[in-house]
Amino acid sequence: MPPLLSIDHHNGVPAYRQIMDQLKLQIATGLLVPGAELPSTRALSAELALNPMTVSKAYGLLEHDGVLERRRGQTLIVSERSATAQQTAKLDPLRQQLNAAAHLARQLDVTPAQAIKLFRELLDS
Amino acid sequence: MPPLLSIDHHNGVPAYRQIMDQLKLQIATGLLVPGAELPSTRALSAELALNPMTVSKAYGLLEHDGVLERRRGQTLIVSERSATAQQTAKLDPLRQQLNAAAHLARQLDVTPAQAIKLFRELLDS
DNA sequence: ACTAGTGTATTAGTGACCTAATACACCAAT
DNA sequence: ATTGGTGTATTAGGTCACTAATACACTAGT
Repeated sequence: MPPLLSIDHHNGVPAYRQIMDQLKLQIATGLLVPGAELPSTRALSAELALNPMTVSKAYGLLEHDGVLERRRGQTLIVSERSATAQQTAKLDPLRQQLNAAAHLARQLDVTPAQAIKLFRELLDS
Repeated sequence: MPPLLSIDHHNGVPAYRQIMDQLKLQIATGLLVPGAELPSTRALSAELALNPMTVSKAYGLLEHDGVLERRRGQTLIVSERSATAQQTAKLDPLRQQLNAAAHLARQLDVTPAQAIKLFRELLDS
């Protein structure tokens, strides 16, 4: 089986965050459906050559975010609401990024038209 | 006199970078014209309650970027080319920001139209 | 030459963040 | 009850970025 997750140690992004991001993305894109079970912390940590605590941290934060749920018997599953929530929330990082850009544009006296033009170019490239 | 620069210790942005950003911005917007003299590292560090080294770091990086120049007598001035350069380059941070957003949009399967719509909204708000 | 200013190289300290080690508590099934 | 699985609290170690302390060299003006 192809590893569900892969972590890159060279890009500076902390491992626990890579796990979170990839899982969120897989849920947002429907690759992971609500109710799907996730590997145990130990299983995943072994597969990724990480300490269980690192995986636990990621899982814990995802649970706190409502992305995952814990069921009877410690089985960790994708939250039922998570799919739609992720689809609504998946624009958040993008919105954040664009909002920062909007502020910057104002600060630099770049007209909205210019900014949009620039953005369109970058989207095409 | 209003302090030319002000640093916020609570926003997480390192002091030397706040200095750089504010100076670049003031040049880009014409508030600081080419040839204008800047306070000495010690003077500025005293005003901002920082160590001279911190200011020196900012100045050094700005000089390396061609934004500032050193003249006979250690007087630090805004580079002649800096104004036009800053105007050309002032789109750089914006471009960077938007480029990251573009990548993100692709990753999230957000269509360019959607992304642009979102950006336009944020520019208006 | 002396003084008062300058910039900065080097070193050291601090704090934040991430990950690993260790150890404990819990549950389920045999 | 014991065994094999689970999750995780606590602690410790490592790394990195930032800033400060200290000390040195250099310049200009007197």
